[in-house]
Amino acid sequence: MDDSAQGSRARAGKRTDIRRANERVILQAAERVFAEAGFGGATMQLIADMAGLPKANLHYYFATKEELYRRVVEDIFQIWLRAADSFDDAPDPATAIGAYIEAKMRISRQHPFGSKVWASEVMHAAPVIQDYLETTLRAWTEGRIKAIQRWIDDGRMAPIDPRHLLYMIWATTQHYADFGHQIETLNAGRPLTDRQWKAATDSVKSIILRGIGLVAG
Amino acid sequence: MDDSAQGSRARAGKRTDIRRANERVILQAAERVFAEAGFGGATMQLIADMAGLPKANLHYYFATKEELYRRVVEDIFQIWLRAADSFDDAPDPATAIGAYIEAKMRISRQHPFGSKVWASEVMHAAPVIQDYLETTLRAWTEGRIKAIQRWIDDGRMAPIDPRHLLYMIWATTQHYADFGHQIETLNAGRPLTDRQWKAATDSVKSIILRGIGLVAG
DNA sequence: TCGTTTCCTGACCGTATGGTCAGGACATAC
DNA sequence: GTATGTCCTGACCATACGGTCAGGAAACGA
Repeated sequence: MDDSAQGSRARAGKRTDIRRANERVILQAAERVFAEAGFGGATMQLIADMAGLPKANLHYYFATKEELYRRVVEDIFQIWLRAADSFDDAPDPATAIGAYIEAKMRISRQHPFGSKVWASEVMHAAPVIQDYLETTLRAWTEGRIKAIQRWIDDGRMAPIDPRHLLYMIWATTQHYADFGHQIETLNAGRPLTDRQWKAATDSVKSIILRGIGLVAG
Repeated sequence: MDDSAQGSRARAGKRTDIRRANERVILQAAERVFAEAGFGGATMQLIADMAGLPKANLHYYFATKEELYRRVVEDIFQIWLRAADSFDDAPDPATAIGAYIEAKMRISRQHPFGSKVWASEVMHAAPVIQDYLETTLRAWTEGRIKAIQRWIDDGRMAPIDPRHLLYMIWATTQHYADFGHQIETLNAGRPLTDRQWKAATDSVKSIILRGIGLVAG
């Protein structure tokens, strides 16, 4: 129609496809290796093996280990931010906060490696995403704090400190990813089932919602 | 009196003193470096510099990096366990759980490096303390779950899942250590003051206690 | 078909790291 | 004093790691 030759939307040349596919498989392997070994413990060789590519090929797509790591962290941050939208889709506090908890629990289950990389990055004083913390995250947080404070001022929930409520939600939901190994060990060595994940989500929602003066749905 | 020569309690020979003092300074430096760089990112040279000792001297006291790391993790686990006692010192649920939260918040403030090392260890699938998780931690957890369940059965608190309550307490309190950098960034780049730590502790206690059907003190 | 660009990779290199060791300093016991 | 064990350390080593590079294969455009 408008681009070059044949099908325009999903086709952009075989070369571009190759690049996209390889970057994807590398990033996926890197996410896992960084999560399981930490930045310092991860090796390009290990990532290459897990991606099924020669090490030199990694350096063709990502010049340095730092660059690859940065991409992994940035990708996670995007997922994290997208989930935050569920906060704004409902003006009712119980629905908004409940949906946010559910979204974050879902991410903990679907992206445990990413969550661990993020945790590791922050624990090491955020060497590569400090600017995101100071801009995007800070802005998002302040906005949400204001929204919650408004609910409190309107008498729609208990007068708790919104900031610490957010920290509690982050901490609790991410705990199921970051400390998943410990939780699994305390679950007879077995990963949580669908049912157990639902129970965990319900428990978290129930305690927090009740804790801020809202009844769990 | 009973031992060898002079003062017996605080004296056990200068040699023993030297050993104790050096081990202490090494462990302290190691805890910090492991926390800030991760196991893989930490180097014996860095730990030695921070301890003010030649690298070879570290290897005199701790044969390998793994051995030094293991000692750091084990020491943290002990601190962690000692705090858990506050759970049993009061039979009243509100007091017990409130005291436990306070103890854990205090540890987060006093041992942020240790908390990070612990988190990192668990995130990496607990390569060195898996046995502790399966024995000591599991036993402690099951015991506490039973105690909480008893309170619930007696109608003294809301019928929540005790296991997830414990996870929430762990997650939330440790968050203030493990994600301290993020919290500091969201606090205008400044570490929390005494007053802010108290506010955080009160918020956590308040939400959780109310969340499980108990009123915050 | 031919030139150009992208993609691929085995072999290689410099460096940093964990760990060793021989030899010396120092404290202690007799 | 002297023998013995503890403590200390500069110099050294083998290895593993991140990264480079030359040269070739494959895709593409005309």
